[in-house]
Amino acid sequence: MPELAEAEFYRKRWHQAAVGQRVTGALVHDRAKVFRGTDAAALRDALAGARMINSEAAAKQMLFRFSGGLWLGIHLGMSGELRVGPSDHVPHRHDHLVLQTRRGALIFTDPRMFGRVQFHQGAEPPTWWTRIAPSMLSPAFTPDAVAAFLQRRARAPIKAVMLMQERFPGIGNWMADEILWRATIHPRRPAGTLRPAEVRALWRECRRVCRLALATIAGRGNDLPPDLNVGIPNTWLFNHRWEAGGRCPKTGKPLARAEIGGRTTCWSPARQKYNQAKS
DNA sequence: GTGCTTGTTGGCCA
DNA sequence: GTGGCCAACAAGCA
Repeated sequence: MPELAEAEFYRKRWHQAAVGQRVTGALVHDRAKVFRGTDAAALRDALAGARMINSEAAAKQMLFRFSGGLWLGIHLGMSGELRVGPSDHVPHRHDHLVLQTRRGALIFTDPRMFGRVQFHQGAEPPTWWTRIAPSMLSPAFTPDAVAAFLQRRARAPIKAVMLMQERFPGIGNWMADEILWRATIHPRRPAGTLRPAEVRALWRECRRVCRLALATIAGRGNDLPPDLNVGIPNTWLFNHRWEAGGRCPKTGKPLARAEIGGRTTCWSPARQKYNQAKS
């Protein structure tokens, strides 16, 4: 389960393990790049003794609130993961942050260190959290807002535009391809060339993919599987995009792959035509 | 060894 | 100033 839902998956994992629990100690790899711009030692000292109050996920990020006005933000980057281990967990090489509680240890691990840990003290949530664009499931995400954004990025391929977090918070490479495939829009189409009906289809599929992705997570209740990709139907492009000789689940025809907007992109040529249909 | 990989950022250029 | 492109970041995997 990609991106947006990934943050929700890992948020839930830590939340279930430790909400209401007191942090008895914190370990940090304070020279790790994931702490860029953050005082890791101050974070470690402040969190020791604090209690986890609640948490939320937005876009690809998570925010954990602790007693004493402490806010811990985590972005998973490309390879970050949140785990739960035994209370006496000994950090491995890539475990950059470990919060110990009586029930277990909360572990942030990230080999490539494109992820990020942020920290804030205060009564209000930090601006790096509140500045995240409104969810695609919120009323602020309207077809008009999408249309206006596409016009501003008119010459860029739609695939590249879909990755812009300021308008599509939480969409990553997999979700972008999934949405374009459902909306039957070729990923290389310049954003400004989409007709109104196509913009509306794009908007609708953004919301649908978000809802379905999150529902797959929420439907798991309190029993999270170790692999967050469990349970994605084979009717999604997602489960076919990397198969050798992969075929479109709708048309049965071969899928295509190419680099678009700097990212490997998968689409179904039989379904997503570059040349606009006659109107 | 080579060539990929779920993301973001800053620098360059038009 | 704005928009678009691309390399860089770092490590693991096939």
